[in-house]
Amino acid sequence: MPFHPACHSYEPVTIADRLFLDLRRAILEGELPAGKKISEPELASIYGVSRGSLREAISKLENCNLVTRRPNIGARIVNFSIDQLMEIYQIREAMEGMAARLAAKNMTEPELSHLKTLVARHKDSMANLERPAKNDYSQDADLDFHFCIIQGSKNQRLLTMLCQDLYDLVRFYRMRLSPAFSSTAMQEHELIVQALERRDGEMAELLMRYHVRASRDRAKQRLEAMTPEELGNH
Amino acid sequence: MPFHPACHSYEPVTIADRLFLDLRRAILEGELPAGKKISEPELASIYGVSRGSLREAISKLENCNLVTRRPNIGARIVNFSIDQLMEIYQIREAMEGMAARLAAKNMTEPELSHLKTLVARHKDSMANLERPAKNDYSQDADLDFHFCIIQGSKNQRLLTMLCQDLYDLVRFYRMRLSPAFSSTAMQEHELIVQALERRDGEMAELLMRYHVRASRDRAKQRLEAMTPEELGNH
DNA sequence: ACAGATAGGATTGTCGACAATTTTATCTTG
DNA sequence: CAAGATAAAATTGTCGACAATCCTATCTGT
Repeated sequence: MPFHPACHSYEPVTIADRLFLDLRRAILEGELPAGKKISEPELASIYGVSRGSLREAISKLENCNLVTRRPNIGARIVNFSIDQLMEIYQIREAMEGMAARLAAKNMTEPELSHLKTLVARHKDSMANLERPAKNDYSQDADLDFHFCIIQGSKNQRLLTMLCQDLYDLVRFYRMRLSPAFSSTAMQEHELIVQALERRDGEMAELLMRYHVRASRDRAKQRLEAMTPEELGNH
Repeated sequence: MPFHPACHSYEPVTIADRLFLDLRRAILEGELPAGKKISEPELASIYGVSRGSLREAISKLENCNLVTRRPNIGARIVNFSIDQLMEIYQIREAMEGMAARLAAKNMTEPELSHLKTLVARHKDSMANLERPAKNDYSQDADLDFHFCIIQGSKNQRLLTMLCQDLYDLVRFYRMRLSPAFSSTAMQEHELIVQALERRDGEMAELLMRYHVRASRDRAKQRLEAMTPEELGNH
């Protein structure tokens, strides 16, 4: 499964839940194109469920900010916009900076060593591949890194806000960008881990904020280098 | 209407929307007590709507984090917990700090003068009342202040995340606290406005973070002074 | 008496049908 | 031909009924 389950790693016990996970995957993978209107009768017949269950699933997608709904008009898959992506990076800078500060204080030793092995593995996979394959797991490894620190903050609401409300959008946008593979980002990760090991919250926050800011700039550069066709294609 | 409409100031065009606003008000005012289980048949008959519409409204309440749902079991009004409130303050520190930084850059002049009059009015109402009445608008004025700055950040997603996902919870908890009325907070507001006028984003962020942190400490102190009965009462 | 099994009642999940609204296609008029 | 009104078609919102699941009270055996 190519998607980091994150907070949505529960067993889908109900039809609407299963449907939600299916649709979420379809949206993130681009099966359902960005900006497309969702036709309730059409999708319901495709998935072989009633419109009621479908509407419940759409509600959940709305929570993840993957679709927007307007009364009496319908639901649309969110649209790709560079400005919105930049907005998200600004929010991530603030929230993940705080997460890093808290993680420096609250992370357990096992969590820390898990994070270290994670970064080491990522480093290895970078060294072994000159140019990474398109489906290498460097992207997921990056998300794992951030997820790990957020979890280490021990702030439950921070975790759910980031994972439920923001990270699906991050995945949505990332899927539509050419794959990033920055050794600079790798080094930034290592610096953050060192600060966490020293339990230096102030420094961890500063480094995380710098890292998110730098990632935003790198994404912006890549986006501006892409042709309009590449942008619309996804 | 005693509730700051914030992002929910749209015209309720559908039954589920109207119901959502009604229930939201009922929860915030304490009509529906914290932690209580929501009985779908009961509420549906009380409000004279079908269970389907009610379920849609409950979904929206879940988005605002005012109720939690578990499959095949049901929905409950969120419960009051001091730790959760502290978590929220930590998130607010990060997000509103960023909002202040951005507002220093992006706020328009009309927005700035509106903010100034708002603070001035608040200051007057404080000078005229030795001890504020329980239903004075100092609490709403405080939220107005924060809302104004978030809006001035011109980061649309930051606005919706704070207003939709967090501020209803802030109101929920605030309703259940003895009214806060701090001249210290007032002075902190003034300092922030001055930084915004100077367009000093760095300073605005620092001051806002200090302000939220101090508010958190004041809330904690008040909470620890309250008796268990006062806490459970609401 | 108490722990676990069991049946009854109540609650939630799911569905199909109908009503209200929006969208589309057609027709009229300048 | 274009612009606006009008009717038909499609889509969304709402409802009540049935199925599946959970909760509760009773029963049984040790």
